[in-house]
This record gives sequence, structure tokens and C-alpha cells, in this order.
Amino acid sequence: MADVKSLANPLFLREEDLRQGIELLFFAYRDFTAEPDAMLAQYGFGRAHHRVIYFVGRNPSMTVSELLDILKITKQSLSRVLSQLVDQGFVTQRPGPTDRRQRLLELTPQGTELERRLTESQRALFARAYRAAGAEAVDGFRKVLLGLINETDRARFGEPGAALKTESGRR
Amino acid sequence: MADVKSLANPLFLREEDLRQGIELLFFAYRDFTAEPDAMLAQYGFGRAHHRVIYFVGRNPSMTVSELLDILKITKQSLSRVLSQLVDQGFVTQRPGPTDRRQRLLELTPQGTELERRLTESQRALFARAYRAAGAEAVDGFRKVLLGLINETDRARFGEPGAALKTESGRR
DNA sequence: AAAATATGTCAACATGGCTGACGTAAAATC
DNA sequence: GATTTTACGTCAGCCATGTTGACATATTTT
Repeated sequence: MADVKSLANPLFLREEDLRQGIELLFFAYRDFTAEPDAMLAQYGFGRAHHRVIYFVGRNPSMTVSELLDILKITKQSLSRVLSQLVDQGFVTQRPGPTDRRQRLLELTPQGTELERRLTESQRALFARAYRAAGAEAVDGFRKVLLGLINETDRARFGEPGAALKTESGRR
Repeated sequence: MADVKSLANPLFLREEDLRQGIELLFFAYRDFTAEPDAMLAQYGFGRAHHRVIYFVGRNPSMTVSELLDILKITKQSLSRVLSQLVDQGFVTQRPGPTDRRQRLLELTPQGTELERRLTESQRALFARAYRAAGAEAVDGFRKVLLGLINETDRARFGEPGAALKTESGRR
């Protein structure tokens, strides 16, 4: 339905509109990373550690190459960060059951706890922004951000139209 | 400043919904910066140079401290990047007319041209995403991103942000 | 048996954050 | 008019995190 509308009612995009989008993304990302960065600094970790912890927590038993695909960095860059996390007991590695060359990654309880604390701050930020904007806006947010993401990774996200439910709608 | 809208239409936010937002932002930002980064590399510049060029182009005659406020980095970090841009003829500095301690920043024609090329790629990305999502979605995108941005900088964006109020100012 | 794959490691380098300390010119204040 | 504050700049060094290139090892695939 919304798809039809965009065809029926093509947008006139001013330079100004596009720059606004660029800036919104810049400022939002800057503020989105500020709090976790400060937390991580207390552990001597950086943003890169957060990304690893986040995606391993999200995707238990993932392989190193899956992680590399997500982060789009070199294995040497990942290696440094990952081995720090393993050495300090936040992440474990175990050989893959069918392919024993793989090292499947998991969070330790300590890693899970750190992940929770880091992400909690970002979840709270999103919860506030989502609630302030409303369900419809959230849906639009998703559509636009999906359009910014390359097609391959877009597939990581499910049905593009899956809408948020409101309290009333849910119960 | 009670949040009337969230009371009228409360969202039920699942952990999953919030994580999806986090990931959308991560992937979108990653892909949003990829193309300009590649261009900049040809000049021996990095993302930091882009940010300076972008905001100076956007805000001609801005002062160094205004730029620092936007970027939220230290003057020493900025200094390195900025002096490279000045030395290589992309940015000029001139004393402020009333306050001669200030150094007002401008793009040179060369700087303007580089800015145009860099931002063009991002504008195209946004144009595509905006058109695919439709006007209504763009509006929602704006609302949500504004809600992620701290209150002070939210004021940089026009009226749509006026509707967004948070329980308590963060940061 | 050979080749490709998954992963790791070492070494070297660049970017771009950071802190601390110090300097200078101009504006604002007492 | 002297002092303080402000708006910069700069030097030096540290750290996190990206890069490339070369090489190693175990395992799977051909």
C-alpha cells in the first residue's frame, strides 16, 4: 500500500532535504555511540570491541568469517580485538562441529553481562526515540534505513513491512 | 514537558525491535560512509576531512569553535585535519570582522568541488532510499533520528523536532 | 596428492581520536 | 589601564583501530 503511494506520488527532493538526511544520520550516529564508548573506555576497550561483543551476542556460534562479513574490516583488524576479548574472558572459541577449521564464537557470562550493559544504553535511547516518534514513524525509519543498506545485508532484516504493534493492537 | 503522544499511542517495544533499530543504524552508517571514504583515500584524506569539508561548505564563515561543537572532537584533533585542508588549498581562514581572534572558515573553489563530489554520492544514496520509502516514511525517519540526537543539536533541525520532547535531557 | 579454505600471526604503517602543556593575540572586565 | 578570559594555534606523545603483505597451520575439498 505504501509502495503504491510512492509510485503514485513521487517525491520532489530538494538538495536541502537530502542534506538534512545526511546530517541527521551523522548526528544520530555520533550520539548513538557516545554512551557505550564511555563505558568501554573503563575496560580499556573501544568501539570495535563493542561491535564484536554485540554481534557475537546476537548471533551465538557465529564463525569468524561471518563476523568479518558484517563488520567489513580485515581479519587482522578483527584478530587484535577478538583475541583481547578472548584473553580477557569475554568471548570463547570452539571448533565447528562439522568443519573443525572454524572457530565458533560465543559470549562468556562475563561477556553477556557486558553486552547487556552496553546495549542497554542504546536500547533505552531507541526506546525513547521510538516512543516519542510513534509506531508509524518507526515504520518509516525502518524503510528509509533499509534503503540505505546494500542489498546483500538488507536481507538480514526480515519482512520490510513488518509493523510495530501498539499496546492496544497487541492486547 | 510530558510526553503526550506516547501516552496516547504507547508502543509495545520488544527487545527485538530495539535491536533491529540498533543494527539498522549500524549497517546504514557503515554503507553511508563507504563510498566517500574510498574517494577521499585518493586524496590521502580520511573521513575526518570529509566532515570538515562538509560542515564548512554547509556553513560558510563558521568559526573553529562552532565546528568543534558539531564534531565533538578536541581542537588538537581538528587542528591536524584542518591545517592539512588549508595547506592543500581546500579551505581558507580569515579573521572575523568584529572579533579578530576568530578564524572564519570557507571552502575554496577546489574545496567546493571536492565537497560536491563527496556529498553527491551520499545525496544519491539518500535520494534512492527516500524515493523507495515514500514521503511518509521520510517523515518518520526524520522523527526517529531527531529523537536519537541530543536536545541541543536537535535544535539545528527545524520545526519537526519541536514535537519531540524527552522525559529528561540526557547527557 | 594437491588445492582451496578458515583462521591465525607477525610486522609495519596511517588515520584520527586523546591529554597536557605552552603561546599569542584580541576582547572583555575590573 | 591592568588583568583576565577567550579563541585560537602548536608541540609532543599516547592509544585504538583501520590498512597491506607475507607466511603458517589445520582441515576440507577436489
